[in-house]
Amino acid sequence: MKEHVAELIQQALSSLSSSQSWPEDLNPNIQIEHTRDKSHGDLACNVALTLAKPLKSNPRAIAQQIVDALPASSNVTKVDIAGPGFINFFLTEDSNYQIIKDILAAGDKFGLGDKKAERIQVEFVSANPTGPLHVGHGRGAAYGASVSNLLEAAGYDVCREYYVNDAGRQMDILGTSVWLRYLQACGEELTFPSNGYQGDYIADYGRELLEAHGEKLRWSAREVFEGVCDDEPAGGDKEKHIDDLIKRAKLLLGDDYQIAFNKGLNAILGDIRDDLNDFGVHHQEWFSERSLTQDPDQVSRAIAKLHENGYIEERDGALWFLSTQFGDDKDRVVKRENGQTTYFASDIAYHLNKFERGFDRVINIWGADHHGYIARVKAALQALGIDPERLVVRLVQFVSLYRGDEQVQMSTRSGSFVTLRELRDDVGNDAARFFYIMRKADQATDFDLELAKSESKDNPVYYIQYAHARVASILRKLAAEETGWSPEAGLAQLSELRLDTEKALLVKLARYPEALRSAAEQFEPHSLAHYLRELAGDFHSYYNAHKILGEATALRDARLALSVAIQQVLHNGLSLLGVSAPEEM
RNA sequence: GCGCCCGUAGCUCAGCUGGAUAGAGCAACGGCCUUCUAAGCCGUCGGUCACAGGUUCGAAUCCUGUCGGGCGUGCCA
Repeated sequence: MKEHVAELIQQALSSLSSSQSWPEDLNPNIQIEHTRDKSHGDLACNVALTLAKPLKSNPRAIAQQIVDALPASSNVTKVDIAGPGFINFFLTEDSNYQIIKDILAAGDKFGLGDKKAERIQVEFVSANPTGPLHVGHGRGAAYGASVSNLLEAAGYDVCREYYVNDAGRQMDILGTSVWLRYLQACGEELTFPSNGYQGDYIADYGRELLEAHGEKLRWSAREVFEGVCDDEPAGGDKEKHIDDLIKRAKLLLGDDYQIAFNKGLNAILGDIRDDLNDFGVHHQEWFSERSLTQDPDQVSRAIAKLHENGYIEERDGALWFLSTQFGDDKDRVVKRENGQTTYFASDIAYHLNKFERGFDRVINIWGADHHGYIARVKAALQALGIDPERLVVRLVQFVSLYRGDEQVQMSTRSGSFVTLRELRDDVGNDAARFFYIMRKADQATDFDLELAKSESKDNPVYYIQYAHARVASILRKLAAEETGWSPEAGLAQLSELRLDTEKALLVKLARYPEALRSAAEQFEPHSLAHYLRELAGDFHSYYNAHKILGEATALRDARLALSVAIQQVLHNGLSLLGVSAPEEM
């Protein structure tokens, strides 16, 4: 209906531009909005206000000209000019009822946008595979999954990807940690390094390694620690301590080092995969960082390409990418003095790879601690001849966990963290998914476990689900009394819906497609959550104020059709947020 | 120092890219279950949109400055 009114305005404007000699290039952005106050009609347009400046004329006078030029429409009963120059449209009852027919006809597909040619990649979670996902990762997972769903619903071709950081020192620390735990399981007495991965799961992997491979990887503690620098407590350097241990592991184990390394990597990655699956978060691609350096060495190729374009310089024996030429704070090392490429170099290659795979747009969902990183990655894209606008980075702020007043510390290495799995077990997937996305992602939030754990009505997800379940409940009761009823029976009776609250519900339903589209375009699932809460609230009020069953058949059927339409929209919206829509609560 | 984010009701937050009288939820107080699920509804209380300028028909929204808070600023990954 908005499109229809916009079309009417457009026609009026084009006829005016010929008869009134308005400038041809006016090309105003015609915005049609639902009114908040019913005395303002159903739809309002502010185009006269926006035209006031270029036309140097009184907005009300412009509005009058437009209204006079409006073609007649069977859907419009009255047009008013109000306030500073709003054009208000009053629609016929029938045109408001149309939305129920649309919803029932489209069902699960109601609100979906037209298919678009654009291919979008959404990369999210991408947590280092050094331990289970914790509560912070959960926010990225819920947010990324919802954004992906929204974009898909808006009509884009979406690919969800997880970047697996399976290279680098941290992974060697992990592999060595697993090996040391294995040695302990073998019976070797050794002091586990203070900055190794402490979690109990590492010890489990050590034991599993023993079961699978026997003592094949066993060396005596004396041999392992031979020549290794002391750990911190003994006055040594703990970073050097662990690096020395890694060297010993590689030296003593040779090719077998990969066994311990892969044990850690695969076990943790498998765990992360299961966790995400259970959370309703699914990635189509799991992209390995290591694969970038293997076979065709894409990291070297990316650096070479930057070099060709003249943006690489050697300084102090290292290779620097001249990112300052693209507005970054300082130039960045891509290849260290010791010959190793940096993580950033891998990331350049990775982003080059993304665009070479043919994505029109790439969306990275990063933890907020990466925000200093955006400038350099965009700089790299530009240096590679790729429009940096095609990369969108959305930052997800940290979640601070509280138990009552006490803040819960989170650290992967020390092993004292609250995992996503623990959170899900406590509050359930639905509540977790909803809580995570109900706030704007780029804003830090506190997550009080006590509050989330308490299954009280404080939890807004129940409120929405309850509205859905209530409709289901009505239908169950109806089915028990009368067989063969279908929502279509109400479609012929919609004129029975005469209450203001019913009209307000129709308007609210009509706004769903735009709520969905806007949430997708802005990458803001929280706005959809907000919409659903409002719709649920309106329905709860309606439900409490008016009977549905027990009314005369025509009115009953009309109200049922309205209720079913509401239920459908709640269902569609919740499913995009990864939240179930229960039939019963 | 520089960069990014934030400041809206007692608390937690919305505010649809500049629109009509700034909204919800908690909390507080007062009502509503022999009737489709009270995980609900209705009502009351609550605001100098941090502050000061600017842009214009019009600013919580855009610009500048000030104050206050948070985060980031490795030849780590």
